[in-house]
Amino acid sequence: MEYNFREIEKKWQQRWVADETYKVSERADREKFYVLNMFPYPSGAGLHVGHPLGYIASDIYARYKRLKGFNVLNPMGYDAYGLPAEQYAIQTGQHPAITTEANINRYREQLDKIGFSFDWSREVRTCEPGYYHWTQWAFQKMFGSFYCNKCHSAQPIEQLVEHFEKEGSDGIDVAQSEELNFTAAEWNAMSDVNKQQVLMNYRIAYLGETMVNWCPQLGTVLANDEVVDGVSERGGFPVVQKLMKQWCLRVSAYAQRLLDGLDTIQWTDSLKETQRNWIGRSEGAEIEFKVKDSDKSFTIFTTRADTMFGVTFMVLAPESELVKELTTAEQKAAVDEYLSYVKKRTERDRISDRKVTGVFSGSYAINPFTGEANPIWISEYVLAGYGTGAIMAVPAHDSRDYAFAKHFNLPIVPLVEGCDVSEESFDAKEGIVCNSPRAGVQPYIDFSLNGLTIKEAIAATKKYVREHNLGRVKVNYRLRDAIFSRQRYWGEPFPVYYKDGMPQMIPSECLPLELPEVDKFLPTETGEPPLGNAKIWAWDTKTNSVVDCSAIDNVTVFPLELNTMPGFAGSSAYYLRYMDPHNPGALVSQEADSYWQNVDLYVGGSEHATGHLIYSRFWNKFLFDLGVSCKEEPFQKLVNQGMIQGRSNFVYRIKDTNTFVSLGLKDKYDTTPLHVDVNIVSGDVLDVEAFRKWRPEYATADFILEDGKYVCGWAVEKMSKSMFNVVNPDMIVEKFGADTLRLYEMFLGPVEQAKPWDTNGIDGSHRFLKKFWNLFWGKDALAVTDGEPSPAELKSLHKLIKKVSEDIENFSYNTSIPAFMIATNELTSLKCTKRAILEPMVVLIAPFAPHISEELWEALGHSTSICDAQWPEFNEKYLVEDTVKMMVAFNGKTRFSIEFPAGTDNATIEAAVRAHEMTPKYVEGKQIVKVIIVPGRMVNMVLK
RNA sequence: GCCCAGAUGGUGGAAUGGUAGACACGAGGGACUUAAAAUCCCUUGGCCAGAUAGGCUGUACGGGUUCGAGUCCCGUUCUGGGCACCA
Repeated sequence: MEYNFREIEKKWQQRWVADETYKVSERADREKFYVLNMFPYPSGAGLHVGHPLGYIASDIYARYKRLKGFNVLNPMGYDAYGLPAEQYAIQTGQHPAITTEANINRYREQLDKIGFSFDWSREVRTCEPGYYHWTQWAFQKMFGSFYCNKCHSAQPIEQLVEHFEKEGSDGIDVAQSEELNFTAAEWNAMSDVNKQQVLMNYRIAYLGETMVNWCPQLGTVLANDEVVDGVSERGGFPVVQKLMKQWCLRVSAYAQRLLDGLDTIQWTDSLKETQRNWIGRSEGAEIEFKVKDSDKSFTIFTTRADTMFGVTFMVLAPESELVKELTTAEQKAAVDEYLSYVKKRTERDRISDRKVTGVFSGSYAINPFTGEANPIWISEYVLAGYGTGAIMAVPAHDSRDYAFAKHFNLPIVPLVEGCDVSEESFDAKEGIVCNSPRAGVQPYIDFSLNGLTIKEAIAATKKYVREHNLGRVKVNYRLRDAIFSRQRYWGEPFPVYYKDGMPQMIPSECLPLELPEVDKFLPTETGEPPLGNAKIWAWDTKTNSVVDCSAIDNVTVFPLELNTMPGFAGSSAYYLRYMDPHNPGALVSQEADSYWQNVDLYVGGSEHATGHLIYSRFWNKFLFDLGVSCKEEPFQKLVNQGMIQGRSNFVYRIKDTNTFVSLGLKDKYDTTPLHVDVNIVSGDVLDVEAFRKWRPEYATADFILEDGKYVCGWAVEKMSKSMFNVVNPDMIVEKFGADTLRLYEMFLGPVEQAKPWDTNGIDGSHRFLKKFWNLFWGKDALAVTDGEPSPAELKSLHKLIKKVSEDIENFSYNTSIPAFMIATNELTSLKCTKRAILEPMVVLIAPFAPHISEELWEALGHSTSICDAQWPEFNEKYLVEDTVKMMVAFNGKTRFSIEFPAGTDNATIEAAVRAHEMTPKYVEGKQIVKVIIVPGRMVNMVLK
């Protein structure tokens, strides 16, 4: 019987849909297991063979867990909001919803051909009102919450209001944009608008006037993770810093919990490290410096409190509010000139040329440890957004301060015994402190660090600072609050209207607030976001409904927010929605959440390390505080699948001709390499006729062949249309079948590793499936027989059970495929037809090749899906080795090995080793000292 | 600059400290065939070799630990990834 994969795969894909094979529900009698893929953005280009890699890997795991008896949730959906659909809409006028829908349908068609065990009844799309209802809801909850540093959790804002009414800002320990101080009386006297402004300082979702990454070409602001090397991640356009009023999420409040949580989850070390870097915790001290001849003072942040005696100048960030206060009249012109210079520079300029720039403010600060007056400078190397936007400069022990001091000829005072700072600064945190205070200098305070190690000096200084009220110990994080507004159309609208310039939430029972229609998807002529083009986009507070903008009277009808939410909004809690996707009354019911808990295995790309994977963890922690999610961490184990790269082919055109020369001969000519479509190349040999038809300009191309063939060059590059190296999974499925594709993708190499796609190798996987099929079939009937299997057959099977079970648990699928091949070859040469062997074989291969296994399972007489079969049990006793190998070492060297039948007793072994030693070859007049048995642990046997 | 990961044949890649190169591709040879496809068999790290027996060498480079190192330790080079005027 032929292995007709086309018929088999079509048949089972239809059967799975008809039988709802993969539909799951909460079942108290079974342990749950939640497998999740990062849901895709449905781009217009469709899927290439790289996309399904992670889906296949997780599908294998999901199917395996189900065979092991778990109730497996394996859902799929779409991250449907995104820039490409909007750009396309701007160019063509086609509504993004239409483009997105078409792309989703294409994705679904492609996915369905690969045979995944997704429960499609749980599909979510972030652009559907039923879904983004809960994105808006979460935003409103964040707006209505503040972060309490004492109880380490989000709390209702009303609690804070109550506190203000009784005690003002006294005694609060909360996350805040800036420190405000007011009494209860002052609070109670504030106007309503004023109170709202104050509360904005504490809300987890707040409207903040902050420096944002503004991308003029995209016409929108971007979050930090969307900016790479000073340009936008999408499109590569320049980004500038701009002060703008934007919605922000107080992610920074969760910095410590985001850091601590990493120790409780099974992610790769490199990904955890990336997140730790991004969060960037640093412990230090804030120390107050008084301004000379003034009652002003300011605070700096330092991690090197031990270097107080080496401060020779101070530096302010150009954007710091202190600049205006501390600039003296004489220096005003110079400072203004410098500020305008800095303003012109983009983020990119700053990164690409790091020249030392700065200007003296005219003021001096008094060092509280030495009493010296240090000049206060202004320089762009100090960042406004970190610490206090002001630093104390210790040029001897900080390379940036050093460069600045050298450039502007400022003094450098070394503080570590024996360090040489004539050429460069000494940044290391090791050594013995000296010059603190300097010898011969009258001490300003009764305090010395001399003789201590740097670590001791840091601790001692912090202690002194705290005890003498000179400042406080402080932990700073690099993690910033997330900018949550985007000036785009195709995103979730904010459920917000404006009254007296202050944002108001529309009542939660009115959610979702649906995205309005617009004529144009571009910003308005007055520079407002695209939603400014919407005619019906005002909120009527009497009817609680969206009405025409012409009705705005700012009494009962108010303008609605024109920004939309960013891409990460919809992807931050989608895993919770899959648990209960159709619930109209809640993001997820308590019952569903307490059953499915969190994602046990999450598979996706590592490029989301500082974006989605941070935001999602933050979002989930917030929902955890609210009691909506029962687990603090959303993704227990995470596997990053490596990218599949393209393997591009090249032809070599002789310059100024239409003649192409084969790879081996190209060095004899002056040639230009050109990408050629990999689909008309087979085994690096070009189909020259197809090439002539490929492009009109090549219709008359001539070729210089070698051995009658045109051999192409190749290179590994990103898989993309412009390189003509995109391989489409549909094509592979059509030619070899989905099972072959699945097997081959797993066989290519470790899931986590990036690797190039090479269609040539797929024959091996296809041949294997045919051999596997032939194990079961005679010429035209099933060849499976009953009867007792032989020890050799049992050994083959159990070796495989052991290997495959371990491999799936460890995600090393690439080594289980060879194990299947070996077992199949062994059983073929044993002419094994025994049901007791073959039936478990079918179950073992089911996660990898679901279609062929269903077909064989049915042929073996089963009426239910193989998904409900049981994973075969491994039994060690069938794996007994026939022989034991001994490595014999004497005189300090491994000399030879001998094999013995398993179970040979020591006396026999000893005799054999002695006899062996007596053979002329090994007699060297020395004593045997050790015998090491292989395999197994080393067993040393001393022979005398 | 700092942090993390890695380097094995023509290629993708296997190897609890125990015969390095499983398995697959590619290549070469052979069988079947009028021929092709399909299928099957053999060879395939390098060097030496009476091409037999076998020997030498070999996992980026240099050392070390060990009876024994691709694997563990130290140093170097290179590649990939992350962070980066973060005080």
